[in-house]
Amino acid sequence: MEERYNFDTIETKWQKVWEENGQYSSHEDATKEKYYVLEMFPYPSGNLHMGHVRNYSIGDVVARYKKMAGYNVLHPMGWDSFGLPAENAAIQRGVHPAKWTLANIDNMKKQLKSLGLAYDWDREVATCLPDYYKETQRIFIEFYRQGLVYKKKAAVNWCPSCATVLANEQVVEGRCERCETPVERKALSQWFFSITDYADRLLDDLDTLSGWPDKVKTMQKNWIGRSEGAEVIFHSEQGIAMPVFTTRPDTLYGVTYMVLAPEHPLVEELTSEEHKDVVEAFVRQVSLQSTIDRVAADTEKMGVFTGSYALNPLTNERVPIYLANYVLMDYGTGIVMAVPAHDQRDFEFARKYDIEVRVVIQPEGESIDGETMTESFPAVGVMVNSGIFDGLPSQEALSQITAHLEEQGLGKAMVNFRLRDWLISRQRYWGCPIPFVNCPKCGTVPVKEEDLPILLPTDVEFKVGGDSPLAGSESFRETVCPICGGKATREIDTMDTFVDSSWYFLRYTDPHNTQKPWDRSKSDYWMNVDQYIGGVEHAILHLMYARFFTKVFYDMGWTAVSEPFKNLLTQGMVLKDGTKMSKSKGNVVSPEEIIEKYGADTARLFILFAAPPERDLEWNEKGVEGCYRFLNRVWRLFYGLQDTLKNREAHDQASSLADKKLRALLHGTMKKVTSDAGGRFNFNTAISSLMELVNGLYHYTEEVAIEEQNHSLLVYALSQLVCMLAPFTPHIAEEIWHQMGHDTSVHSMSWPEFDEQALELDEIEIPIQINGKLRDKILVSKDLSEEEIKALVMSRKHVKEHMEGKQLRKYIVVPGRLVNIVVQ
RNA sequence: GCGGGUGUGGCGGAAUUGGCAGACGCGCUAGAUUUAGGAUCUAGUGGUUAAUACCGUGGGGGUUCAAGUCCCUUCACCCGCACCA
Repeated sequence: MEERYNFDTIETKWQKVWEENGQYSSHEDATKEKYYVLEMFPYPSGNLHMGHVRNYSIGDVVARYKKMAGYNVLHPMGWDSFGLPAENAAIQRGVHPAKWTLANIDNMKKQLKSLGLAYDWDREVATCLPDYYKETQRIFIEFYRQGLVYKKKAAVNWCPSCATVLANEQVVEGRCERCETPVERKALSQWFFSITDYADRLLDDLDTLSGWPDKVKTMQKNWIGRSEGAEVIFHSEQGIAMPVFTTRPDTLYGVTYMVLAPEHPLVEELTSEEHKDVVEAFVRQVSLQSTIDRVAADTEKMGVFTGSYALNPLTNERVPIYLANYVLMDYGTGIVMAVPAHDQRDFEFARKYDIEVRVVIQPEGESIDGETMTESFPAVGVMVNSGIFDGLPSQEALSQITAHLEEQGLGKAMVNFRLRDWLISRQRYWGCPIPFVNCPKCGTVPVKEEDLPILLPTDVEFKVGGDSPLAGSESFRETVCPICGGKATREIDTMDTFVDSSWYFLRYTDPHNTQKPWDRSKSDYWMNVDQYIGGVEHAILHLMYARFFTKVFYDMGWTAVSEPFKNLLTQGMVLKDGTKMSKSKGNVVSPEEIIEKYGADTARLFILFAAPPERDLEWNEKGVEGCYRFLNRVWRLFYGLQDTLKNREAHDQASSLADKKLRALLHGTMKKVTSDAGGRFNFNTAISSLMELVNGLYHYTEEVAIEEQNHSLLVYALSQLVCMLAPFTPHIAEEIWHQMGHDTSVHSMSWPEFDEQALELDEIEIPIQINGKLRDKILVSKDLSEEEIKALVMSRKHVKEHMEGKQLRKYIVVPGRLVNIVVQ
């Protein structure tokens, strides 16, 4: 054993050995319980950042721990490798996206390997490779057959900078999630997945995900946005049907006007001749207003009268029809029945445009007046001004009015969702081509499966802001119809990259299958993912899309599970100086430099030690040094003892007091690390208890004379220590393990099992409180009865002093924990 | 505005079931070793105080023999959603 902890040599050596041994390849084994641990695969930007290091270090500890705990572990890695940056690189530097991407993968793979992560690289997948996207295309066609894919002309979110459309989910505060350019609305013919067909199940099954953080579940719940109410059909005086969605059919008698979204298709028809100019001006004004302003909650409500009237289906009352900026085209029907007395937005609008406010629900024991009220009354109460429903509690009226509407054919109970169908076409090159052709005779039809994959062409030009590069490729565009054989053109859109990542966790179970995405027997063995780990930024998009895909697969009989991820851990960010690391702030710490300076084991140890996984972590180089110091301390511990312990057998036995204390410390550590690392994933406290064990071992060797030391116990303790270090710092653990004379890997050892009895010492320390304040401590034999302990306690000098002149009220004992004396 | 979260030494954090607040690490102080620096080791390190003692988990109040932990109230910060009819 060398005197110095030479991390560089050690890490290179063991990474090579592990790779040569195929130590981490995984196979189905029906005799063993499986454990599938997965970290969100990265986009191959070219370089690993600290967020990756954190994500993958956490996953690696879980994988290594579970393997030692006896599970058959699947721990794969791959690349989410389609996407815009590759195309931008092509435009800016003239490198083909494929070349750029594959070079990046190469580099990042090297970096991942230098961290010593236990991946089964035989299962590596890259979504941009034809063997993968062939299956993405197959899945797309299959979804089409299931009626879950359709194409329609729709007003879409257009990012002028990315020159492509975005899903609703990718628009954040009216801006492109990626480049923050304000998003425009554009009418285009686009492909959609019918994710709304699954809205109810996506919502309901959240309740089955007990291993997910509430935060993520709540976010998804809000995003799906289920609300119950009714559809009510109003008609304009001319007889045009105007369906509305309302959650408050009980306020139907309070409707004093109607509002349409300015971009509603019925606007033209409903606008009277003399109002045409004002209406058109208003529509233009709103369309010029950026989405950002329009969406902001504090934007002033504005509207315009169309000149038309609608009839209330219950009363036939005539109410004016307005357009207003506060009504959204893509929620409900884009038409709202306005009840100013009981809805704050309608109230503000009505006051501004001097429209009647009519109270139809009175609060219990109060009387409000539409003329004088200063805000709407949205709560429950007693019905008034509502014909035959007067006097009813409003909750009751709600269901009665709904039933009444249904009877009369004027409306029906309805559930409405905020979730929209998923728009997946992108007018880009570097994505999975949509495997459809447009035939003048047969229409839009899928290609034949035997013709898959539809490969990305290579004769393309990449230029700034132009059309999709695929549009310019004749070899790609021109084809024949799979049905009639006549001339046809291919779809030139590619898929949103979230499609690729919605099924990769299934591909890992059978990554080399050329006949289908995966074989069911393989997915049945491995699925679902026992532990999924990644950033909370994917709480809605990726995680909901992956859930949607899995449910469709389940319905098609492709999987036995309908939820992909059993347990989810959302790790916190890595911060520097209190903010996210970013190039523009110049506070980026490169993993490569840290590994070079301190080694992968130190880097991993720090990132696991500095904070629990869910919390944000402040990067601190001093802290890194502390971890490096600890590993050196571990190294020296073994180095200093190597001669003494040579050829000594390990025995888990203790007789002297010092030995028993050491043994109790060891088993206490085993217990703590087992529950922290294997149970609640609090790696920071697991590591701190390993530090305490190392400190304790030093104390033992320093305080107990060498001839009094129990060397067999020491050997035992040291080997258990190495085993427990193995998941966190795999290289140094492996090196020391071999230095101790073993010739098999420490990573294939069994996880240490602790002995509860070892924790019980002959003497225990009992704190003594007087009136709840700590005053003294005594050391007592564990066999002493409560009476004997009480006698000892009462005889203590401190206790006597504090009780002087006072009366004993109560004597409280928590057995084995503490004593509290209450005096007055 | 609604929903979720966090608040503990100079700093990162610990306290899993109401039972010794501050584990572990960083930093700091003193000492040993060293020509010196570094590295390493030892001791100390919440605040006030000469001591005894008192105070102390964002603030205020409560329950309890006992509260960081439970209840009420209030403040600050972070994240998500945000005209959703």
